[in-house]
Amino acid sequence: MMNPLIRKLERFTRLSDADKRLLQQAATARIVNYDTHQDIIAEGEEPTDVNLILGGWVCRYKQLADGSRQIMSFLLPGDLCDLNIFLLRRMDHALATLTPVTVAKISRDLLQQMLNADPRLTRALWWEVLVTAAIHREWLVNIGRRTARERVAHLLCEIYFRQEAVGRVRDARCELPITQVELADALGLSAVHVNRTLRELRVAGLIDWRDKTLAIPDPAALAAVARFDPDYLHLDFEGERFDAEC
Amino acid sequence: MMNPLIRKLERFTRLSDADKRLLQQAATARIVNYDTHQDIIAEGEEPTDVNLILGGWVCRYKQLADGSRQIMSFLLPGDLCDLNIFLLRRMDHALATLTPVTVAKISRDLLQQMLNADPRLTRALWWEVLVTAAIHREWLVNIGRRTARERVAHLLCEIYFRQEAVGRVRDARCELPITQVELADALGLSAVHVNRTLRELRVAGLIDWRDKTLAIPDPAALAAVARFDPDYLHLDFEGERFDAEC
DNA sequence: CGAAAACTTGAATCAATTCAAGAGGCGTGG
DNA sequence: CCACGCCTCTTGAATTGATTCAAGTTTTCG
Repeated sequence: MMNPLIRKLERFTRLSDADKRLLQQAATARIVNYDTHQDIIAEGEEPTDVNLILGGWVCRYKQLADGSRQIMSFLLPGDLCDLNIFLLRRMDHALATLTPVTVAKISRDLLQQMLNADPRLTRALWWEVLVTAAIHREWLVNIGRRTARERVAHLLCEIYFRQEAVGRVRDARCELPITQVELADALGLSAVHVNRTLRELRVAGLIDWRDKTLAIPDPAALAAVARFDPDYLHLDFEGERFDAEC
Repeated sequence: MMNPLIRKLERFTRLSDADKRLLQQAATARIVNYDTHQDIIAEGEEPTDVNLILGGWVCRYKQLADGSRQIMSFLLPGDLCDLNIFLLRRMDHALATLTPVTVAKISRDLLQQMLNADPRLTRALWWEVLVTAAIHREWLVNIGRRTARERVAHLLCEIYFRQEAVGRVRDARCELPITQVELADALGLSAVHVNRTLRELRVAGLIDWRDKTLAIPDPAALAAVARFDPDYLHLDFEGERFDAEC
């Protein structure tokens, strides 16, 4: 099995064979499986491992006192959760599965060793953190300033383009194995309104979402509705430049 | 002048005299002043320097096509903007001043040298990045899931507690040198509604904001209204632990 | 096959926006 | 030094986008 993290990081920087071996080893040492809708880490816990998602979808969320929750990220295979455990003692949010999920647990010490041994890996992981931050910023704009229609369309675009970048789009279709409630929790909207908005987009012929699969017949058209600009995903291979400098 | 960045980082980790000298040097090499309401960097630019704020307030924002904008962070003295310039080529957002501002420009190369020379400094800056991310996540919750009343109260609490942590609160009062429009742009609300909400909080005796100064006579009471929990600011001195490990 | 979860739709309600108009403060230039 | 224009703040009234409540349908899964 090709490690999806290696694949992702290589989009950014060249990794030596030693790097890859180290990563591959780290990613197979301790594999854990989770069912759908389970917490991987709860808010307030003190994590000791970093979770590398090998398969399935995960979300980052906070639960409020009144029962509502806000999903803050969707994490896909190859994504690394909680790099922050190095520095922040307690989780200020939770991670939960949206589908059955396989993760590799990488201990703090091991990751520390890897980072010490290899500055290139360090920077590759830093890049990962910064791209995540860029996505968070765009979500802030999305939730703060866009209409429901734009908001829904925008998030669907993001999910589509993120997957396209890692070769997970075929025939204008990608996976979307989440519920409308979860989409609503990510968008700061009610589930009912998300449902109505999806219908609008559907009857307009912009999307076709069923069987956990999202089809976007004309991505440019949906992007126009969403006023979506993929720049913030930093999908261009900026590592070329970086690599030359090191 | 005591460098506010050193002060902040020392809350997290111990810095050697050499570290401090280096930082102090970096922070005085190239000083630039800006007027109120000026862009420090525009969206799309390719920055070459990191900006260290020495005095004044700055915000991070994105402007939308329809003219509305979303402010994504408030940056105070000691805050470092754009650590991401190392890795992301183009700015996917802009930085603007909210008051007259003094900035130290630190060149990419110099910062690179500093990071190479000192892993402790690297981690201290990484911590800075992660705390920023934690604040972004909380903003997402705030904008996505809280009522206007809670939202306004929550942001005021954040601003108050952040300043308290660096000794900028006296007699339950701190600086708040921004306009209601800017507050609205940060909260994803209209300026009119922010105005009404502030009035509510004012007549309830929870806040007193005038002359660019915010007074919160009973912070616990306002925090209760906002359902504010300062954990996400990671103000506790977690560096103690970290320092022991290195 | 039956129960639970997910989706769908309508109707009533509400929170927040928009529009509009006026008051107050500030800086600049005549 | 006053007048003018601009920005900020304030408030009311009308409107709207989104929520809530409620009920029914479809899908999923054990």
